[in-house]
Amino acid sequence: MSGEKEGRAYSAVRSVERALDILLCFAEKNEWSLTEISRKVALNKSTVFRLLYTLENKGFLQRDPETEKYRLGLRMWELSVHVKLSDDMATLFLPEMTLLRDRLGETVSLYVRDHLERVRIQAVESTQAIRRVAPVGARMPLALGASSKILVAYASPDVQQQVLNDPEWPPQVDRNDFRCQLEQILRQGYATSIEEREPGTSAVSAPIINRSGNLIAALAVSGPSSRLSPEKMVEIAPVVIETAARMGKLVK
Amino acid sequence: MSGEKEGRAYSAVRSVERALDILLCFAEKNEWSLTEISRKVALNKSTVFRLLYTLENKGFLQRDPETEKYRLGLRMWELSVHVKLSDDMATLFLPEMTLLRDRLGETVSLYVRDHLERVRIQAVESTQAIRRVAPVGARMPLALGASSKILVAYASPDVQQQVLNDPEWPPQVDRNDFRCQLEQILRQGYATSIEEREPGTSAVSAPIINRSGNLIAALAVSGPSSRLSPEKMVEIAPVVIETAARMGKLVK
DNA sequence: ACTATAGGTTTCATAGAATGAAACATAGTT
DNA sequence: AACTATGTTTCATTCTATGAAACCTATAGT
Repeated sequence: MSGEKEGRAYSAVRSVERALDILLCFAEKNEWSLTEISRKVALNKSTVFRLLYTLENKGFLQRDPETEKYRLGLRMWELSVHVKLSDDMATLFLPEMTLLRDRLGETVSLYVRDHLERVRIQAVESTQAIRRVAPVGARMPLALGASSKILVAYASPDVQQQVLNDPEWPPQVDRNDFRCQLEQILRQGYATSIEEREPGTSAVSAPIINRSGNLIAALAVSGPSSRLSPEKMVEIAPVVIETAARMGKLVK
Repeated sequence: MSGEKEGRAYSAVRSVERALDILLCFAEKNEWSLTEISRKVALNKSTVFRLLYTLENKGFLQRDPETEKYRLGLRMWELSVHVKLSDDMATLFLPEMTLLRDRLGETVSLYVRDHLERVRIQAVESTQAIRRVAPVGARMPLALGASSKILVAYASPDVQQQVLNDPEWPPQVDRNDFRCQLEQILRQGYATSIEEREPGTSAVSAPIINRSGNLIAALAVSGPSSRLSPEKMVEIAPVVIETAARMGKLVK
């Protein structure tokens, strides 16, 4: 928590650490009163008052004229424009994925389409004894699984053609049936799969769409079919959709 | 610059102010070395070293493995998502802005007032070879430019006072003249500027007023003065006004 | 009307945190 | 080898940042 790192104890600047901790509160909830923050970061009200004053003064925080509470200021946003986007999605989305794993208790994966396959570029595994293991870097066909259907459903017609005409397409999967599913997926905004690719495994997947409106990845929650019943999947779908949407907003 | 406000001098926290000043460097250029920052903010190297360590430790800065220099970290990005107002408007108004750009062929910008400056929170650039480029996140004084005049004209008298009494007010701008312009702008419902802030650039701006009747942003069309002649500006003003009005209706 | 509670603001004496100078380390240049 | 520029560490000293407590509102409860 404080300024230590691998044995060597660098001296960090305490008041700055505290100020940054206050800023971090706003990742969780975007309106805080002085007292709330004071409780959250366990600091004296006067101390928080002065730190908030400083942050507000520099434009990092501002007060909602209505509620009198603090919110993040435009300076924060101004700076965020300069965060280099080259930091890949895998790193960028990791925090959100971890939160989702913690919330649902199941393995969370991130997939992108690569030509006519999908690749798992990030995963956060469930901590339960029985769990879906999800090696990063694994490649899978686009014909099977919830995330496959998302990646195809939100792709351009051109890409969809290529996928469906792929000579490697598994013969047991009916192309017309697949096509019908895509339409339904677009309507409901998420996809499910029950033991399509792996026996005993079910999954819910939602599209990650960037601010320009393009699909950039698919977010999936997967686990044993015993825990992820059809009802359960319908229940958690909104959470997956919402998280995926939030992730998409992070990317231009 | 430091912690003063209307005579009353609250005590801001110095080390935090310094840390935030360091962060603000990254609005200007997104890679800095310790020494560069030290020069920029006029602080001892050791001091900067400790502040940078603290900022890095909390994820607000990170070092580029290549260059060893500092860049903004993902925490900034993460937090920026929670900046409410601006991000929402920026996304919400994008479609309308794009249509306007396509209709007029010139760069379209969206500005909000932040304290005594304005900030460009969204832009859609013209596709012409000669065009106004408009980096999102840029800050400008409220004394110059069409959108400045809109943002001040439709602000509360209290805010207008603050703006006109700002010690940073450019001496070459006559305050009485400015005041006169505001009245005219309120009457005609839009503002223009001809090479006020940038040589060779002219602009037309209109207020975006929400359903509660409050000014929330200024919409501007800007381009080279050669194309945006005074007559041309009068011609397109109704289109800008109408678009801005429609955008305002989208917001409570 | 009085009392209580909670949130926000201000004051102040004091501890100890933050500081700058200077020494040190490392790498690249002349 | 001497020189220059950059980043890192140490340390004594100063004055900044701090928490306690007083103070000010406003709203709610009795």
